[in-house]
Amino acid sequence: MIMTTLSLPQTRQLHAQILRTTLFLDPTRLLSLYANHLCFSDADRLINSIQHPDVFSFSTLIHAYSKLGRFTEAITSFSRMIFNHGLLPDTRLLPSVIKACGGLNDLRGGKQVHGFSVASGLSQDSFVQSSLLHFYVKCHHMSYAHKLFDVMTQPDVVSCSALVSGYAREGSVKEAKMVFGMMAEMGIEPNLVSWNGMVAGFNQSRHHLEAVMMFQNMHFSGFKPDGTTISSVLPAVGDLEDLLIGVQIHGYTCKQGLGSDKFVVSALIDMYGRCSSTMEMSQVFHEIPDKDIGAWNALVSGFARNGLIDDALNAFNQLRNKELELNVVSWTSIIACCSQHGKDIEALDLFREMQLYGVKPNVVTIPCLLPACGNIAALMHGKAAHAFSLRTAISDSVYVGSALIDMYANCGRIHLARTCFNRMRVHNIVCWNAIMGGYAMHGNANEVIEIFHLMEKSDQKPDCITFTSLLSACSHSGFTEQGEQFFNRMYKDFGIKPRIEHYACLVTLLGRAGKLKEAFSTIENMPFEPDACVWGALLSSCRVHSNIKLAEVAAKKVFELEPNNPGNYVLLSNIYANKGLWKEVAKVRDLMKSMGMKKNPGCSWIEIKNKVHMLLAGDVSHPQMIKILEKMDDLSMEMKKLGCLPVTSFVLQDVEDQEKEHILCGHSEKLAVVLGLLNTSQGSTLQVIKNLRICGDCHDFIKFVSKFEQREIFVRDTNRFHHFKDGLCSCGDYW
DNA sequence: ATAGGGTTAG
Repeated sequence: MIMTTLSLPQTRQLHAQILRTTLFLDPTRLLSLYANHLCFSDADRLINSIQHPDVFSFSTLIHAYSKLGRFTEAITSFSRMIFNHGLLPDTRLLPSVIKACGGLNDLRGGKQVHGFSVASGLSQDSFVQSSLLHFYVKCHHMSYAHKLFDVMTQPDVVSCSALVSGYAREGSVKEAKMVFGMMAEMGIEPNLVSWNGMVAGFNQSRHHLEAVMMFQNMHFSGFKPDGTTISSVLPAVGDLEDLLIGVQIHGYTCKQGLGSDKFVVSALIDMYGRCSSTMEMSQVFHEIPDKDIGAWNALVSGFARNGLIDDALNAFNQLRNKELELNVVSWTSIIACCSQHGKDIEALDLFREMQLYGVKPNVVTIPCLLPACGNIAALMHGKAAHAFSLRTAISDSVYVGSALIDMYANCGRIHLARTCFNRMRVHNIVCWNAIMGGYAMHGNANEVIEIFHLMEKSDQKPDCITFTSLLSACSHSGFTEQGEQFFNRMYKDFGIKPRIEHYACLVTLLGRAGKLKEAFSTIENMPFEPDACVWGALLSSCRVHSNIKLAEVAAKKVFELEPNNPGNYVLLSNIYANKGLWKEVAKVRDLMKSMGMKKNPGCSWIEIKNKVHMLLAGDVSHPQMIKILEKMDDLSMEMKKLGCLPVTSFVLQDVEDQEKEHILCGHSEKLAVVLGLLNTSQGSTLQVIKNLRICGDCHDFIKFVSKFEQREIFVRDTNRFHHFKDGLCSCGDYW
């Protein structure tokens, strides 16, 4: 009949005529017409108007829904068929329903349908079996998939390929290869799709070497790779940083004329980026006639990956001026780039902007953004991102969870970090390390050790980062003996060889406790060539205990190993200044000058009413600066009244006392605290982040403020958190 | 009537 070619208006007209004239027509035909025209509302209304719809009518509708990926509607119709009309599916309907369950990743629903098919005997049908197998592979349920495979009477190449690629994607190398081998025994020739599934699967499970080897096997078996193969193997090549293979594959794609395949091109750019070949990367990019969004994204992240931040930002800005529509990957890449390279405020701005452009952040965007919030303690922004992940149901991801823990810990809200940790159902090593690192930064060694015991009781094995947290927590809290015990147990009980950073922790641990000689002999006897961190740890300990002699030894080494880090010179100079050795201070200053070095400018951040303020030492450009200085003067007066004189030994220069005081006024953490006092309500907590270690004078000043103004004040410096309350600091004045 | 493989963000 001509009916199959009717247009939508014609269909509607026909429908109207039927209703008017009670002309007989099988309603299912009409239904299928509506479904084919994607007129689901009409189709739905029609099926509801039929008094006794049959399975075939429902099948028509459900097939159409399933085919178009409208899985929820497919399932809804299916339930209505069963519960409202008491109809049962047949072998023709089940595959569509199972496909819909797979599309929704609804393992429970799929299992129910599976159960029904077994009970009703329909599971003998090869179509039903095949669709169930695909369903279980899709839902990462390989044991069920394999069971089904075993009962299949005549598995074909499609089912075999699905099983193989499923195993490969799960990282079950042995099983994937076994099934692949079985195919030959069963006389089933693997085809291009089988090979591609293998390569892509191994790539996705990060078995990069296996993926490349499969690619080579495929070549030896006489298969010609296509664009899909190439774009699946290139990420693996990039991860292995095997430029030689990469270049060969690049040559092959040119010869095969695959240069216009957008997947291949993006993968090539990405591969060169991962192999640190940025020149080749740019060249491939510039040679593309039609640069699609994937190519641009790969370019941006390639620059960022290689530390070429300005190039990445440039490329991103160029991309924004194109006609192309930016996708979530574009925004996430640039946000990650910013938050990983000290451009935290930019990252927050970009996050807001992407949403203004209607691009929805996803499960990757949030963990890319959160470090930026943590870096500058932008708690409100971090909380907003947290709320977003709860709303969009991505907070279950371990990536999101561990990033949230880090963020809250970095914002000084360790109890919120703990709440996030406790609420997570699955903890991987990153989560454990995040919460332990958080408590360590807050100087709460008891809690770190307690969590470590919880971890030991769970199945989670510690790694080297776990021990870095344990050791640094012990050193921040002065748990010297416990720290030494952990250091000794690392290898003995857990098989983890201490790395150089663990030795640095040990040096700090001993140094803080005043055991400078032991710290020094630790350095002399360690199995590595000591690096600047290790000597720097000793130098810092010498500052805490004012040991000039050892400080000079350590400084000499640090200057050799890290001649261009101004922080080291400042540290030594402060040690001299603390003892009033102004000649030596001047010497260090001249040395810095002769090397063309300047003290890194101190910088602090404070979030007030959702806005992050940045304050630079000595910078008077803040609009409220006059008020800040007035308040600071008042507070200094009060301090003097109470007999707390400012500690002037922490100033680098040898100047008159009054001027020293003036320089001290300019320290960024002080400015930030006072700005916070002026702009927040009485009694509320302040939170300041500083890019350098807090200075002694500011430390005293903030202790005083915490008591005088009755405020809790958190200051995070490069080392740790200082929690000021009632005139005391959680660091116990050792830092 | 059912069923197959791909890139770029952590």
